[in-house]
Amino acid sequence: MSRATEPTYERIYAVVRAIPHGRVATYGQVASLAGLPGHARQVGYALHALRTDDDVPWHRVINARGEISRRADPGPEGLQRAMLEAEGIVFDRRGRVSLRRFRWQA
DNA sequence: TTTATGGCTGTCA
DNA sequence: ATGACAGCCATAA
Repeated sequence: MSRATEPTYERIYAVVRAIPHGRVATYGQVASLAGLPGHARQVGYALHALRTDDDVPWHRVINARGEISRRADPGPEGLQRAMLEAEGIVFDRRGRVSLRRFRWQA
């Protein structure tokens, strides 16, 4: 469990797991909630290193603009949107989410 | 050990 | 509204 040096990723995963169904959070938000303010990028890395079979709803984490960030592999990019829509998240014509409505408020 | 790399974010033009 | 710039810092090699 808690080692002296707790992995940063674990904290991030814990926060992401706490995101309710049908809600989204930004990278920066997750970082802050994980006790790592300013590490938004690391959150992205943590999710990137995440495995598909883990129980972490990585698809509920989007960037501050309310969009799905473009990453190296275009595959999961579309999948993420599909998964969010399946949870009731609505994307506008430009592929953006209304953070004002769907942002998770801890 | 050092170096390079970013699923980001905020500010400015 | 969009586009460019710099800053943040853990992980991987």
